[in-house]
Amino acid sequence: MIKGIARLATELGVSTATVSRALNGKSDVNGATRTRVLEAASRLGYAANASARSLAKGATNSVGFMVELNSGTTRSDNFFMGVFDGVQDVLGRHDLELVVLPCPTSKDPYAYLQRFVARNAVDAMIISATQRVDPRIELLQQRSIPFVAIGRSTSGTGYSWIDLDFEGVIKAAIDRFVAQGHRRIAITVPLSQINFAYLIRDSYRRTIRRHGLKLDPDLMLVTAWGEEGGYDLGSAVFALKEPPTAVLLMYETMTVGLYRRMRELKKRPGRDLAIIAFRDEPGIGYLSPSVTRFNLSLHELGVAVAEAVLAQMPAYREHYPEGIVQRRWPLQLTVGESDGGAALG
Amino acid sequence: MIKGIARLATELGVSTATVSRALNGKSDVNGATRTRVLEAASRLGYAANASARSLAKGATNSVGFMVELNSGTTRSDNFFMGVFDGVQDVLGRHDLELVVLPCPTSKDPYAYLQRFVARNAVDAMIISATQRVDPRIELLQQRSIPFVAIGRSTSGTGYSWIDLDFEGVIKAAIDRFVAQGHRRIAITVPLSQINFAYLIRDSYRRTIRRHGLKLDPDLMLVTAWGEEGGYDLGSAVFALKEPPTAVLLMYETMTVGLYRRMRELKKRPGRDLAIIAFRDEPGIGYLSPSVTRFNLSLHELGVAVAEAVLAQMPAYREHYPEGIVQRRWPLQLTVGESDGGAALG
DNA sequence: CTGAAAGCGCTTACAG
DNA sequence: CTGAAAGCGCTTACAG
Repeated sequence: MIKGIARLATELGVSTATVSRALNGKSDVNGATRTRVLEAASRLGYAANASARSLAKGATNSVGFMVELNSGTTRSDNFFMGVFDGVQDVLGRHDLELVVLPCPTSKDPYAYLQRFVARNAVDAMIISATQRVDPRIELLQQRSIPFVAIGRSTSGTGYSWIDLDFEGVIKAAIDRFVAQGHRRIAITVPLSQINFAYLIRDSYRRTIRRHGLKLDPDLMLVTAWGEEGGYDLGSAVFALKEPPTAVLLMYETMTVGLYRRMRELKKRPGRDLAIIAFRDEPGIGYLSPSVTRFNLSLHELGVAVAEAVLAQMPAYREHYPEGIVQRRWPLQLTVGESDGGAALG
Repeated sequence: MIKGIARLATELGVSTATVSRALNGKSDVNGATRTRVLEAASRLGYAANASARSLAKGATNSVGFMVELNSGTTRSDNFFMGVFDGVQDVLGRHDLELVVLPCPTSKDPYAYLQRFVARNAVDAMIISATQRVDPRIELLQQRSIPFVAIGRSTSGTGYSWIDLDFEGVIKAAIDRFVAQGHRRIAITVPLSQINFAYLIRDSYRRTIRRHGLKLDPDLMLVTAWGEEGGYDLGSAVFALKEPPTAVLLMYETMTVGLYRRMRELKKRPGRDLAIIAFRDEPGIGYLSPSVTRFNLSLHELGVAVAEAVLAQMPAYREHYPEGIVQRRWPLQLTVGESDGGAALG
């Protein structure tokens, strides 16, 4: 039985070449012919076989987005769902498909990525959860596959990345705490080798010193993600001989646990401990006292990431001439009561 | 320049056929030859081009998992991340790749899916967020592509699905409420055309009637997802002339908002309103009074879904002889204080 | 504007 | 156990 494009061609009495050209919107096709082809394709639900098309074109028309399922080292779950939508907005304009590649908890991210790139399964890549030393970046560069990293790394150089502006967040938060009179300001640091753990330490040290405050290593609190992390943080903070009076939470989903632990300890956010949190996250919106926190538009971030990817892809460079993009994505502060700032007017 | 498998073959002085056979683990290859091929492939980072391989084999070795980004009609974000991991656990054993296909907010799910299946981009599909009438099911059946739905639908028949056991949850919760003496028991219903909105109504009516209670349509509360949904629910419940004394929340991320609104209204969960929630979700773990809720292992659900998919794929049927799987996935109750049940001993 | 034909990089009967 | 060759279903110079 004849199938695929040959079937269409036979049915229409034209060659497969003509069908292909019509379907691909080539200019040198008779208008009437094109109409007939398009009509027949839609009637028969025909679309070119993806494998054959990719093989012939030397491109898959797809962009991979690698996320890690290991919630111990990655952003909150809903972070990426928001970003995907923004990415799609841009890719969709160019008939590029977004395929999300979730690296299982049990697999090495490098090996996982390598399979996809070695197989030429995607035309470009978006990677996330960049580690301090992240061999994926060199792999991608060496194979010269277009990519952008959500996050920085010490590996590689001259590649495109968009990262959250941790430095800006830390500076803004500590400046604010200091203006409120705080001298002992703590910060959370993730346990993993994720790159921003290092950014947090560096930026914290720099900002504390700039204010002429004493740098107390005890105030860099290594804390797990999640509510349990926040809860344990509450225990740790108030167990210190000299507890901080303010804390900046640098990643998601900790606030609820911290609030809970403080209630148990009869401590009140904004009075006994000033708190600034990171990102709107489930559960944070209705906490009381209301949470002062940084925020960003995930959708806009996704758009920027997609544009940065296109700028790396030869076929799209003309329309996206940004070249290498290296950008810290700014966050906005929403003032609540948890940092005691509202009380200051 | 010679590339791909031809390069390997030339380098080793064997034919591409032999390289292919060695790489694919065919039995009829000399041991020494196989070793040389494998060693060279790993040294050169060679892996067969995915498109060429798929075209030759007539299979992509990948399973698509369609999720919807529209958070207004889907499960909580972290739901799927957990499921992916379980799915990968199973697919990974068979060298099948999981590719997640996120349908953008702006696109029609049917059209989105159709492109992938018409192009033969995947060997099998997992779909989610099934609607009451869901043409995707007929599309998949008609094209006879192996699939499993996470969720049921009135569309199609004789297809594999695994759905959360909403009926079981409703029965268990209402039985429990009734045993505690409640007579006015409310339930939340999502606004969308998602199939389980209908299941909830049916199951609620049946269970209420079975207990000989009065069926009050006002107690089926159409409620949006999310914290705002929960908050608004709190307003709606206590605005009724005759408020319910118990409520069953049937989807995620509402509890925090409801608690907040109740605090504002000086109402206490477990005393002024008995609450049973659906699923562990961010923010729920540290609420006080603690939340009585239903739960499930997302990972195990993912494993079951993957096995059901394999049972539909001709190449795996022998190892997964389950055939059509139609299964309601049970949830377990974690008792807290929010339903007042703890007080009963 | 259209068709015949080569070629994309693999896999797999078929022969030996 | 191995190789030559056909074929998977497209796209795209090339010729007309």
